Amino acid sequence: MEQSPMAQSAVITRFAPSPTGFLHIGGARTALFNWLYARHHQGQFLLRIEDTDKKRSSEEATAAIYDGLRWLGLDWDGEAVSQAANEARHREVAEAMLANGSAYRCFASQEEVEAAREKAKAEGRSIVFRSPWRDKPADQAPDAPYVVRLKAPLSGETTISDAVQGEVSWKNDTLDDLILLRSDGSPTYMLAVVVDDHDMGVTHVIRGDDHLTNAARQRLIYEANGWPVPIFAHIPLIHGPDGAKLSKRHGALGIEAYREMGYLPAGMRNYLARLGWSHGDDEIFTTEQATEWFGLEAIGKAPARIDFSKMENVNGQHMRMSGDDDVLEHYLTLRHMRALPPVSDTARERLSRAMPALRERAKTLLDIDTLGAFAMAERPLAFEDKARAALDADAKNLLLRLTVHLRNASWNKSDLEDLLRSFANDEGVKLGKVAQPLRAAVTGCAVSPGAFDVIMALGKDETLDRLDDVTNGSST
RNA sequence: GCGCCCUUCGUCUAGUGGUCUAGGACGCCGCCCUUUCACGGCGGAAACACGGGUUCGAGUCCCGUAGGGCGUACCA
Repeated sequence: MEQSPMAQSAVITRFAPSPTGFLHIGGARTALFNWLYARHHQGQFLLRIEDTDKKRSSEEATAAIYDGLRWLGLDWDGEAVSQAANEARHREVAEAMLANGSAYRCFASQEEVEAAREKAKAEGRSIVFRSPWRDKPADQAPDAPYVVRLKAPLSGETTISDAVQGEVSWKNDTLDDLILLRSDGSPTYMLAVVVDDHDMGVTHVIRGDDHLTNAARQRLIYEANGWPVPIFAHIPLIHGPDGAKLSKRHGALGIEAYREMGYLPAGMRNYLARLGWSHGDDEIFTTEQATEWFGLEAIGKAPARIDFSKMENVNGQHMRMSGDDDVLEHYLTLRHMRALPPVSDTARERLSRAMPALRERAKTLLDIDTLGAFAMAERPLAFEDKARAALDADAKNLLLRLTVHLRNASWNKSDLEDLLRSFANDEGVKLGKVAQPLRAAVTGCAVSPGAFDVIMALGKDETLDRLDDVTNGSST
């Protein structure tokens, strides 16, 4: 039965991290590109954990990868695959390659290989290792440990047609007979990726630039097995602000670190998508738009540096674009993660009412800590120095007179605004002369959302109580 | 060392031989708005790494130089 045209054209991408640490930012972007590409084509986005190096792999790291992807909203199709679980299949393929002559047993010890490399280096020759066992007949094989190597062509060249990098060729004499099976019989990464990608039906391999040379070597494994070679797309790596490799010092943090810095998943996705990929002059877009627009052809070839101020700006715009409930939920979850005391129900209500004003000002969720402090605080308020300074005797008297009017006010924003303005007018002062002490009195801070937004969020009773605390001198 | 890749404002980028006296965004500097802080508006400084070609014409094509990155593992 032939495959239907639909099945033939279906796009299958994958993200294949090794669980040796957290999900770092570069990996997150690779995952995002794969996800975007698959979603754009209504294809599948698969996840495979490359845990063949048991010594360096850990369950915690695997869990961190799942958490990071989930937080970013990059849902994968089906169950995540464990590469280690496919060991038997990998070995089976190596055996088949041995049988069809595209691989051979090499009895050279690691010391011998090392020595040969040193010698070649000293003589200024290519350090590609040429095994003496490559063409030895099987009956000369000693009874000793061996590795299985790919019998790569010695002449000619190997070319990959990369969707990002274009046509890239290597002379075959610069490519070595890579190891397929280690002397303990375990498969290497080179073999495992190819077998798994083939078995999983992966059509597009989108991964970091650091794998470009591997693509050529892996191509030979596909060919040795008579398998179709997937489309490769090697995306440039992300560099630190100084142009050097991303280190922990600047941004090679786990994605959860960005989460803790108060970034929104949507903001993160936008920033990451924009790093190395572009759609004309569009800077701020939703994930739906990114999905609609995404394509491999618009990925740049040059590495991009991470820029925190831009990331913050992009996030700030997404704070403004998001829904109130959404941001509030993210904020509350983050507080929980940071082990901060839970907010009371009344504080939560105030926060909720203040959300539009808060979102307007906050660049990250963390900014809500200070901007929204007034909503979460309970009386008696703690006063910042600047706030206390704004509440001198004159200001207190003014607030006392204002309170009289406020007691009879109907609590909606436009009425309150009218009231404040005419009050200021009657007092013969500018609105700021009234608003600033009012802000100080009800928030304890010199910086907050607009005074009207604040008292609206607080509600009439709480506003009046806080005002009383100040005017009768019990608080400052 | 060898192989491969990259190079437009400080940063992210637009740009596919003429419309580029190079556009947008972040950041920066002014001014405006204003109740603090943000937001917003207006304006400004700021780039085609360098050298050779090809072409009537090059940011765009070719070669070289310099700089940077990646790879060169019985790691992934």
